[in-house]
Amino acid sequence: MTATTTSKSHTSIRTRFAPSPTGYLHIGGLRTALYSFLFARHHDGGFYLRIEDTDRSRYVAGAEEKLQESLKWAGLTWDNPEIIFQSQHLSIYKKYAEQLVSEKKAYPCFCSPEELDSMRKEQQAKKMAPKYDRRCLHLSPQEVKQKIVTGEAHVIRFLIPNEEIVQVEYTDAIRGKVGFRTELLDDQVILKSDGFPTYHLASVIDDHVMQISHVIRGEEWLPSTPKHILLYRAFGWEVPVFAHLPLLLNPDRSKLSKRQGDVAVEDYVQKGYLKEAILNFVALLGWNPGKGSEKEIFSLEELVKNFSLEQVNKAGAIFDIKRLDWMNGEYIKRMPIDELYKKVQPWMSKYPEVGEEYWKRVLAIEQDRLDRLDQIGEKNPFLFVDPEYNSTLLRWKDMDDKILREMLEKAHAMIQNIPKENWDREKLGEIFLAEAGERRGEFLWPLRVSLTGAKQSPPPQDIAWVIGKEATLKRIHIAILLIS
RNA sequence: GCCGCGUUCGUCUAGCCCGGUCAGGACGCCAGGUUCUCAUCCUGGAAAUCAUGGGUUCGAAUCCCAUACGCGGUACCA
Repeated sequence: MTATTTSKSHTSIRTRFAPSPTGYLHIGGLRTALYSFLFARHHDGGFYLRIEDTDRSRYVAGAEEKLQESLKWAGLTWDNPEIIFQSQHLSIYKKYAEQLVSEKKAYPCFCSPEELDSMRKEQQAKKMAPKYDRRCLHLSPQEVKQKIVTGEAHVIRFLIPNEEIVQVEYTDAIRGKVGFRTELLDDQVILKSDGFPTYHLASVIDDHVMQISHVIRGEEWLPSTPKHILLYRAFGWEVPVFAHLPLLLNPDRSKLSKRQGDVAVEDYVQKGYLKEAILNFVALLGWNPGKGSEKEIFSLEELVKNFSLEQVNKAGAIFDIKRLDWMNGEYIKRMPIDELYKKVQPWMSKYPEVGEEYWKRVLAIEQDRLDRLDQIGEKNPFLFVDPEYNSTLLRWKDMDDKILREMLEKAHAMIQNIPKENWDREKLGEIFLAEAGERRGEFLWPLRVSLTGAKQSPPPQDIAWVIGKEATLKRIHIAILLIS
């Protein structure tokens, strides 16, 4: 017979993000969380957080806190006030494992890791698929009892019902029909010898208990999904809808890894990427609203409104940092200065203290030039200290020193005559351009260099506006002295 | 090895389910415009024989089959 599981309509949509605490939130994990969040919110459903901390050997202190911190930072709020830690529910998993044993749907296995290892090697030598040979399944009840009484270490294995069921099929919300033959499925360990459950048991039980309607997870789980479905069936539980997301890839198409760049969300935060940009970027890595939409910039609300699993791609997507930079720049450009000022705080300390008003002027002229927040001030050091430069740089094309001096003196006089109330960005621009008249290059280039000492910089009126009348006059004066 | 999943411009993708627009958009790149320089902004351009080979059809990126390549899984890790 064939066990076919079809998705049915759920009255209430509930999804979850279930990371294991490895120390930080992986950018791929962020996308998985985002998609789960978006799907749930789109359907007015619940989104929950669960920590899969069933591997004691990989315990990392403080990892859960970091995970929560990153999720909160991103604005992916979960609905359970008490986060679920699997390590705190050991007795539940044990109870269900024992239930399966008593129903002969699972069995204790006393094989040692070494024994299993040599068995696998033998199978591989014979070019067979490595698979547990069920030697412990054939132990007599007395033998089992004896071993347990003497306290022999053992695990519980799920007995794949491959005699009754030859094929497990289900419809993945992203990939469509997927099928596996049960004879190829291994009798998975569901309870380890230390009493902890494996992922397979714990996630099935918890997803059932939490009434999760849609299990949205990475593609790496696709091959173990038939085992999970068989577990649901063994318990007599309703099977949730599965949706397996494509992987995030390195530029060389391997699975996104630390080796080839940053993978932790916090790394991107530190580099000055905005959460709106990261979310937007990551959302579009494998999803698109379709229907001919050419929209690229989406707020979280818009993502919620437009998201659907049907539009999620099947193929992995390369994480292209250039596109992220562009998108981050888009968000920076759209941001009100007051907000930008707040966001930029962590990177201000490497510059002299110039005060809030001054910083806001700096940001106003840098806003269109930034890709990342950590770039503030980077290209414009002259906004904070007097420039040093070679006086030949003051010359516009092949102008001679006489004209140069004339132009700078003209600029000096012009600025001296500007009243305080006209010292704003727009008015300065008008005044500077009017004074330049037809001789823009001759007038503006030396002026700009005198203020910046740079070949490339924002326009002189913007620099003047930022540094103020006094500093502007001083810098022009210095330039004039430099010529002779 | 075996099992599974995937494959449209360099990259992210639309289109595929319901065969018939020069295969559309964005990033990046190139050129031009605006401009004292840079950035922004605007305009234009190059860029995919829709992995390959068969088939079905008057007609296929779209439907079917095979092959190749890539990736994932094959743990008392998740």
